[in-house]
Amino acid sequence: MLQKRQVLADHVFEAVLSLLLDGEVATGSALSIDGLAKRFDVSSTPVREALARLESTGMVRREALRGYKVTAGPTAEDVTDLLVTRQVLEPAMTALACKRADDNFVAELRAINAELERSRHGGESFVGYRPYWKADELFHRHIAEYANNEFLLRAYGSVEGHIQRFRLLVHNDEVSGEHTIGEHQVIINAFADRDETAAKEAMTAHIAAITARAVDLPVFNKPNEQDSV
Amino acid sequence: MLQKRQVLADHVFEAVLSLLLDGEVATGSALSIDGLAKRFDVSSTPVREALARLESTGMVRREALRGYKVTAGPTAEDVTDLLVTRQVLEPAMTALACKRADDNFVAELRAINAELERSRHGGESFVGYRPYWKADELFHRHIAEYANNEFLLRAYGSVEGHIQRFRLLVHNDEVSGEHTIGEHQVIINAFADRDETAAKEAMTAHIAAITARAVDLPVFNKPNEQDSV
DNA sequence: CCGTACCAAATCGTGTAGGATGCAGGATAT
DNA sequence: ATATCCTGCATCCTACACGATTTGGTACGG
Repeated sequence: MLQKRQVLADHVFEAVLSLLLDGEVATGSALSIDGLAKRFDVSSTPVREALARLESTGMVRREALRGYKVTAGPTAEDVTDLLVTRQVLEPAMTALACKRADDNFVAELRAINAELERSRHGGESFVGYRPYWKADELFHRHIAEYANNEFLLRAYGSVEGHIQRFRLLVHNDEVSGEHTIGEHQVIINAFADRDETAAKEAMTAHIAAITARAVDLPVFNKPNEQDSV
Repeated sequence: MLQKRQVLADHVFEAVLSLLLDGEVATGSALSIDGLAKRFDVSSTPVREALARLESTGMVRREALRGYKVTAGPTAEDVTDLLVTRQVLEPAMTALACKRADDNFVAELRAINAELERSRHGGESFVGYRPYWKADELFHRHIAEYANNEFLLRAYGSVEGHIQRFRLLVHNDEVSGEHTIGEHQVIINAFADRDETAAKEAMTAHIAAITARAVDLPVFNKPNEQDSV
C-alpha cells in the first residue's frame, strides 16, 4: 500500500512513469487498468486519471473501449525527428538561459556535470546506468527551466519523455559518455563567459554530435520488425 | 443522440474545451467536477478524465484536494513568451513543410486563406468572429502538420490552446485581419515557389508582425488586476 | 465598537465497489 | 474454409462513502 500523504493518482502516475522510463515494460504491450490497480493496490479511478495524464506525454496511447498500450519503440525516423525537434528547441532555450545566467547557475551546471562524470562508471549493469540518465536529463532540463519561458518549457516537456526513452536505446557506452561530458563542458564555459552566441552554438553542436552518434543505434541498422498491422 | 459517440469522456473533453476556447467561462474561475457532471448529465468519472487531459494543455490548472480552475488570463509577459515560442517553433516547421510542399498543399492553404478573407467581415458580434479564429488556427496547424514531424507537432500542440486563447484577446479587428491575410499570402507564395528560405522568413516576419500588433493589447497598457493572492 | 481567532457545517474532491456494455478469440455448424 | 454464435474479460460508467478544505458565524480580546 502506498500511503504517503499525497493524492493516489499522483503516485500511480509516478510509478507508471518509472516503469516506462526504466524500460520495465515492453514497448507495445497493453497496460490493463485493473491490472495496474491491483499492482499498486488502489482502485481503478486513480489509475484512470494517471493514464489520462500519461497519454498527453505520448508514452502511452489510448484506443476507445480498447484500453491503453505502451507506445511502440521508436523507429529510425522517430529518432531523427526527435533530434530535429531538440535542435529546434534547445539551442533557442540555451540562448535565453544565457541571458539570465549568473555564477550560481553555472555552478549548478558544473555540479550536474560532475555527477554525470561520477556515475559514468556505474557500469555494466542496467540499473547502474540510471543515475547517468538522470544526470543527463537534469542537465538539459535545468537549462530549459532557466530559459524562464513557460511555453517553451511546456513544449520541451511535451517531448522530454521521448528523449528519455531515446536514452534507453543508447544503453551504457563509455565512449559516448566521455563525449557527452566534454560537450556539456563547452556549453558550461560559454555560460560562464555569458556568451549567448557561443552557448547556443555549443548546444547545437552537442545535439548534432548526438545525432551523429545515433546512426550506430540498432534501429538504424536492423530492419525494424516491430511495425505490425 | 448520434451513434458517432464513442465514450463520454471524449465528449466532455470537447465540450469543456469549447467552453474555454470560446471564452464562455471566466478566466480564473473554478471548474467544479460535480457541476460539470450535472451540466452534461454524466457522472463524475468521465468529467475527471476529461479534466485530467485538459490539464496537460495548460488551459486548466489542478491543485490537489482543491479542484480545477481555469487558467488565469495571460499577462503581458505571457503574451511575449508565447510569441517567442511561436517564433522558435513555427518558422522551423514552415521550412520543413516547404520541403514537402506540392501543388495540392498550396491550393489548400489558398482555400484556408480565402475562408479567412470571407469570414473577416463576419463582424461586430462575438460569435461571428469564431469562423475567423478557426480559419487562422487551421492555417497555422495545416503547416505544422505538413512538417511531418511527430514531435514538433506535439510541441506545437502543447501551446496551441494558448495561441487560441491569445486570439480571444485580439477580438475582431478589421485592420489586423487585413494584415494577417496579406502576411499569409506572402507565406503561401513562398510555398508555391518551393523557396524554403523565403517561406521561413515569411513566417518569421508574420509572427514578428503579430508581436508588433500585440503591444496595443489591453494587457500591455493596463495594470492587470487579475492577479490575486 | 472593531478585529481576530476559533469552531461548526456545508461543499467538493477523492477513492471504492459493483454493474452494464462492447470487444476478442475460439468452437461449432454449414 | 468461411461465417456465426458464445464465452471470457477488460473497459467504462454510475452510485455511494470518506475526508479534506473552505466558509460563515460566533465568541473572545483589544
